[in-house]
Amino acid sequence: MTQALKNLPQINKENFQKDLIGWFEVEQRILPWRQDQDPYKVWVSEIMLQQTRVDTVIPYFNRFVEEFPTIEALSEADEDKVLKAWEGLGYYSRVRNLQAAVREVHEKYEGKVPDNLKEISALKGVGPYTAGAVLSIAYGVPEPAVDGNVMRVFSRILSIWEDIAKVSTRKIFEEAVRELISHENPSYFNQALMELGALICTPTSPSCLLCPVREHCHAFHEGTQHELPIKTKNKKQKAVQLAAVVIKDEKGRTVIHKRPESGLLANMWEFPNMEINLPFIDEREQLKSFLSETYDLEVETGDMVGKIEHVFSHLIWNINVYEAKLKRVPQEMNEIRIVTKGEIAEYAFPVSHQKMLKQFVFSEE
DNA sequence: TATGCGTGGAT
DNA sequence: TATCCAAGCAT
Repeated sequence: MTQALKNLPQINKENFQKDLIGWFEVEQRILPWRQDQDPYKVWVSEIMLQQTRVDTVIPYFNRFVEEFPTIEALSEADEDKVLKAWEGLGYYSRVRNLQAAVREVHEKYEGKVPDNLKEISALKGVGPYTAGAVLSIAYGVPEPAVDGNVMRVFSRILSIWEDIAKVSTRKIFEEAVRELISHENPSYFNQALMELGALICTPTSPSCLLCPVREHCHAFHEGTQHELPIKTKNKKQKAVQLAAVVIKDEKGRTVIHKRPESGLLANMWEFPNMEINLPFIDEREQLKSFLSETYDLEVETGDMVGKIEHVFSHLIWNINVYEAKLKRVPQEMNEIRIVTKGEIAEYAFPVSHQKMLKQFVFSEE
């Protein structure tokens, strides 16, 4: 028997469900994705909310469902438009996977989001959490939806001291949720656990005196709520040195580059740049030959106009930004384009390059 | 199983 | 300022 299940007999299941769901009915926040149970919109919201705060998601969600209101609309949209709608939200493969999955639903399931675990879990970007969330919220299926909130809340209620940073630990919490989930209202049960984690059972200072289920909580009775959950630290980010260049032609237009279709910031647009592994050689010379060899771009590199530091979850970019004049347009332009100020707004840029855009490209206008 | 994958806000 | 995150998934 797992540690979680060992403590289950201490929980009065019916009262726990009643206290939790009763609290949620009264205290839940009004959020745009709670206006109805349209499976498509529930799905979009769950993808956006992955590793992302509610306050950040709200305006993106409203704009996204306005522009792509249905499965069909998102299926038929250009990926460039979809990425632009996601610009600034991060983890961009989420939305490329979402569109691929929505296209599969459109073609294979006549536009109806699957209502069973097997089919919905086979969709791109739909893992155990998202599958359970969409099934329970949109269709009322009693399936666990274990996210970071649920692990924190249940680690305290059931006194589970497993490391929640480990991928395998999620299964322990899924087992516990399976035992305790309400079959009358699995949607509210799952949402209430997450809402409780967001509003009451917070990471550093849980408001136990306001908690609707504190009488069921092992950690509250033991006074261990500040020690739980156990979570090992992440590793430090690796620093990467880059040189980027803002190239202008005689008309004031600017050269931009489309990133590869996989990996970091896949298919996003950026200013031409390269990693600097040889700091002893003049970066302007390195840039000039890089641009010539890689894109057949002939330029006259000028001064460094600024520095940008950008922190990701797993690395840090230190970017030296140069300006340059375009001397000759290349024969072929597959990955690069030369765009005006008006046109550049149509392209999706990562935040690091939005900083460059703002500071160094059209700042004089 | 551990790591790659973004961003902006909280402490 | 540095750290840790916030409704995870793919590989």
